[in-house]
Amino acid sequence: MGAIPQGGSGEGSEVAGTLEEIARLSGVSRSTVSRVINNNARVSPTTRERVLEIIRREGYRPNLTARQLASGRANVLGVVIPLGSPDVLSDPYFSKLLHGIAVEADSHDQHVMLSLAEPSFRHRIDEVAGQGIIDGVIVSAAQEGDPFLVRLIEAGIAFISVGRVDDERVSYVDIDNVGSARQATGHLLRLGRRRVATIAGPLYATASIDRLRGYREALDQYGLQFDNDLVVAGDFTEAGGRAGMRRLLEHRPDGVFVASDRMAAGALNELRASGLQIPDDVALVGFDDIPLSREMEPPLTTVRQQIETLGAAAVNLLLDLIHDPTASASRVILPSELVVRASCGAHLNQERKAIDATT
Amino acid sequence: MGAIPQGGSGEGSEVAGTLEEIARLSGVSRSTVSRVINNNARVSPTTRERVLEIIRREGYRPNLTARQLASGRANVLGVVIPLGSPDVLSDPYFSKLLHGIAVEADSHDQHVMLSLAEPSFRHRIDEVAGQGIIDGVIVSAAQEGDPFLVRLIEAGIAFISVGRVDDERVSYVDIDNVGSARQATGHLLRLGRRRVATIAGPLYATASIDRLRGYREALDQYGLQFDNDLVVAGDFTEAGGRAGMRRLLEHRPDGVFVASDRMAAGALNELRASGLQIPDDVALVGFDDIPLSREMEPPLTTVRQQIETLGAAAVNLLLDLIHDPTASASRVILPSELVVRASCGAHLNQERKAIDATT
DNA sequence: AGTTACGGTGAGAGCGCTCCCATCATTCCA
DNA sequence: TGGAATGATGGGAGCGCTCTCACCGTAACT
Repeated sequence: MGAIPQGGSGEGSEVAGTLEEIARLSGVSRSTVSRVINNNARVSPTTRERVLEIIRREGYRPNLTARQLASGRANVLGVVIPLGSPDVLSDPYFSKLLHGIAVEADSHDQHVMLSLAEPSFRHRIDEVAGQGIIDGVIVSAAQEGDPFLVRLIEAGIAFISVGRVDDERVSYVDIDNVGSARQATGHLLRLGRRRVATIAGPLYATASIDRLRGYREALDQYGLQFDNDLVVAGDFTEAGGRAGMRRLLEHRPDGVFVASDRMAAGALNELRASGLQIPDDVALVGFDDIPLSREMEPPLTTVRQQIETLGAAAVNLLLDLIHDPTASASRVILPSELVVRASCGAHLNQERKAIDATT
Repeated sequence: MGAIPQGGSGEGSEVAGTLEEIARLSGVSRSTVSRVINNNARVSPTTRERVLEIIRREGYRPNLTARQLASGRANVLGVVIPLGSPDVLSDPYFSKLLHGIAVEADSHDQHVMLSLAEPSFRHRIDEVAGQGIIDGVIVSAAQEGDPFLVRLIEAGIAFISVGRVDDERVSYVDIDNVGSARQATGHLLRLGRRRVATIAGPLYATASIDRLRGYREALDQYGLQFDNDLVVAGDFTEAGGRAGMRRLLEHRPDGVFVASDRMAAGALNELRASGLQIPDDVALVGFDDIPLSREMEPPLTTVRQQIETLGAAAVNLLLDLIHDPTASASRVILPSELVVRASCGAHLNQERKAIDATT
C-alpha cells in the first residue's frame, strides 16, 4: 500500500496501544495526549477528561523506552551494592537501606534498578548509567579511591554515595561514624572497662575507618594507650565477627566495640562457646541496631542508625542532583544514637551503684 | 542552518558519541557500525577492525535506550522479590538466589533490575514489564493465585517463577520440596524420634505448603498420627522460628523439622534459652543450608538446595521464553540433598549402635 | 560471455515518545 | 474596535538505534 508511514495501529489486539492510537480514538492529536499523560501542560478540562477516559478504557500505558529516548529521562535510579563477599546482601543493613530507597523512590515515581556490584559486573553499571537506562546511581559502601567512583565522576554520571567519600565533587549521606564509635567505645570505658578491644570492619570501607578512628579517639580521651593487639578487622559477617573475637580472646579484652551488629552476633557466639559471660567477663557494644540485636542473649547495646532514612535521603539527594547537575556537591549527616541494652553491662554498674548506696 | 535534519554531532565533547559519529569517523555507514557492534553480521574483517579501533578510541557505548526502542529487546531482566516482612531480603536465601541470577544474567549480557515487591509497589513492575524496559521477569516466592501473577499472564509478559506455581501456563524452577521434607522428617523418625513437630513457613507460599506436605507424608510412612499441636507456621525469619519453637515446647516435641535454616537458628536460640539440649532433648533439621548452618552450635542438619543454581536455571528458562514466547511452559526440578550434621542426633545413635555392638 | 549467487555495504524507514514552533480562537487592553 | 497577549491544539522533527531492502562488485556456475 505504498510507502505511506501511517502503518501501525492494526497490529492485532495488543495490550497497550500507542499514543497515536489514543489520539485517534479521542479525536485529538498525539501532542495533546502527551500533554494529558504528563499532566502538566495546559489542556482544557473537557479534552483532558475525554482523553483520560479513553486511556483508562484501553488500558493504555506509555512506552517507557520511547519516553526515555525522547526525553532523556528514564525515571530509573540505579543502586549499586558491593558484592565482595557472596552474602553481604544478607546483612540486614542492606535490606533496610534498600527498603528505604525503594519506598522513597516509589513516592517520586522512580523505578529502582539494583546492581550487585561484583567487581566484575561493574562494567554493566556504567554501561547502563552512561547510556540512558538510568538517570543516576546510588552507590553504597564505596571504597576509598574506588576506580568505579572515578569512572562515574569522569563520565559525568549523577550519583551519590551512601557513606562518606573524600572527594569534593561527590555528594553523600552518612552518619557521624567517628563520633558514634567514640561514644560507643567511651561508653565501655566509662563503665570501667580498661582493656577495650575492637572488631573493625574491612579497612577499605570508609565506615570502618571512621569507626576505628572513633575508637582510638575514645581511648585517647581516657588517656589509654592504643594497643594493636586489641584491634582486628572483620568483614561485616557473623563468621568474620566470630573469627575476630577468637583472635581477640588471646589478649583478654574486658570489652569489645564491634563495628557491626552482624559481626557482634558472631562475636557473641564465640564468647559463649568459650564459656565467657557477657557482659560480666566481656562487655559488648555493636553498631547498626538491626532487628536481631534486641533478641540476642543478652540484648546488644549498639549504635542505632536510621538506615531507612539514610536510603530515603540518598534518593532525594540524587533526584536533586539529576534535576540540577550543576549544583555543587552536598553532604547530609543523619543523627545516630547509642541504644543501651544489656550486653555492655551498664545495668551491672547500676546494680553496683545501688548496692553502694544501700551500704 | 535551515531545517536540515543533519544536526547533532556537534553537541560538544560528550563522553560517548553516537553510531552516526563513529560511522563518520571510520568512513563507513551507520549500518556497518551497527553490524560491528552486534557482531554477528557479515562485515569484512578489515572494516570490522577499523571500526572497532575507532570505537575503542572514542570510548563509544551504544545507547541502550535507543537500541531497546528500535529492536524491542532491552536485555534487562526483572527480578521480583516479595517484601512482605521488611527484612525478608536479608534471608541468605535471597542473597544467594540473586547472586546466582546476577552471575548467569551477566554471562548472557543481561542486566538485572530488581524490584522489591511490596504489594503496593507491584504496579511499578508490570508498568515496566509491559512497556519495554525489561524483557521478562523472574518472580520469586510467588503465592498461590497471586493476582500479580495473573496480571503478568494476562498481559502476556514473559516470566518464570522460582518455586512451583499451579498453572499450566507458567514455567518454573523448583526443587522437590515435598520429597525433601519427607526425607528430612523421615530422618528424624528413623533416628527414633516419635514426637516430631514442624515449624512451617508462611502458608501462602507454595514452598511452605509442599514442605508441610512432605512432613505429613513422612509421618504417614511411619504410621504416626498427624497432630495439629505439633505444627506451627513461621514467617521464615529468626524471630518467627523462635516464636514458633516457644509455642511448640508446650507440647514437648523430641524432634523438629524447621522449614528454613533461618527459622532454625531462631528455634535453636529458644531451645537453648529453655535450657534444653540439642539434639539430646530435641533434635533439629532445617532447610536451605545457608552458610550460618554449619556454624551453629550444634551444626545444623539440613536440606541443601543449590540456590545459586536455581537462580541460574531461572535466568536460562526466562531467556528461552523470551526468545520463543510460543513455547509451552516448562518446569525444572533441581536436586536437593540431606546434609547430616549434629543437630539431628545421628551421631548419638551411631554411638549407641557402637555401644550395642561392644556389648 | 551470460547468468546466478553471494559477500559486503549503504540508504531509508521506522520504534513511540517529547519538545519546539506554528496555528487558530479567544479574550484583554487601550 | 484594532492589536497584543493568552489559551488550546496540531504538526514536524528528532532522540539513536535496528532492520529490511536495494545495490554493487566479484567469484562461481553453465
